[in-house]
Amino acid sequence: MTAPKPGGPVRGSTTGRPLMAALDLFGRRWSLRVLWELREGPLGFRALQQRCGNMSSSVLRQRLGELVESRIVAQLPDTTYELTGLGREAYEALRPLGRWSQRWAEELGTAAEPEA
Amino acid sequence: MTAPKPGGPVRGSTTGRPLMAALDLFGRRWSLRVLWELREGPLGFRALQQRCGNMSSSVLRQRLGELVESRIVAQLPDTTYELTGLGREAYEALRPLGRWSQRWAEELGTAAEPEA
DNA sequence: CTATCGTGCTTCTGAAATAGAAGCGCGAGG
DNA sequence: CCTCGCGCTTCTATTTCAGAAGCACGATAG
Repeated sequence: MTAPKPGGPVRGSTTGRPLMAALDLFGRRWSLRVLWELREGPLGFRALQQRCGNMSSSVLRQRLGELVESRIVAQLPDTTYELTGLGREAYEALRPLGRWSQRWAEELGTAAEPEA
Repeated sequence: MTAPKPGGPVRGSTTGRPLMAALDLFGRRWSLRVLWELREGPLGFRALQQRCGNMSSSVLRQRLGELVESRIVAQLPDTTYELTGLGREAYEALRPLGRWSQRWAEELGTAAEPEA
């Protein structure tokens, strides 16, 4: 599994700045979504897949591997996945984005739309 | 240009929830990075490309098109790109992620350089 | 015991996204 | 005129993702 690590070179940056690693990790498809869907508690593989709109199982496995390797997600003895402390903090760090998206929707709605 | 819109169906979700559109948009490679690199003021195409570790110009063009279409970025008369009000708010919403990445680096035990 | 079911996970193939180089048209400066 | 850097486009190779199929395992049922 090749998850980007803070301190090491990542896609688009060789400085090792943690943020760049985070942007690489979370810039991969479904990463943010998986983090989001685990917000309310542990989920099994297939349940998680369904919550993500039946995303590809191969990619889900890959993302989960990366997130586990990055200590953002952990797998419980019963094989379900849950956010670690670090993972919950990441989710918290993401919540402002949720609020922003609301404003985004409003602003795009009130803007001049060609068709209703 | 096919940028995801809040209110419409996006990859992995047909509910139209704004957050899902945001996760789709920002889950595309380099989206977050471009937003981040524009934080301190307008940049031209090539300058922006360089700041993103010489990312592919074709993809940069694509991402810029999507961000402009989403009213997160605007192109000035002198052709440089800058964040709109919405874009600056999105950047603000992203700052907690920067702080989180610091903690992430610490917890992983990897070398952590203080970010700008 | 066998048969069936749901689970986590793997593997495979085609489609889509991205990387990276090359180059075009343009305006500024020499 | 020429050259330069600019925004941007186009092309091809590579990487990543999508989606279907299926395997191994444990629980449950017959």
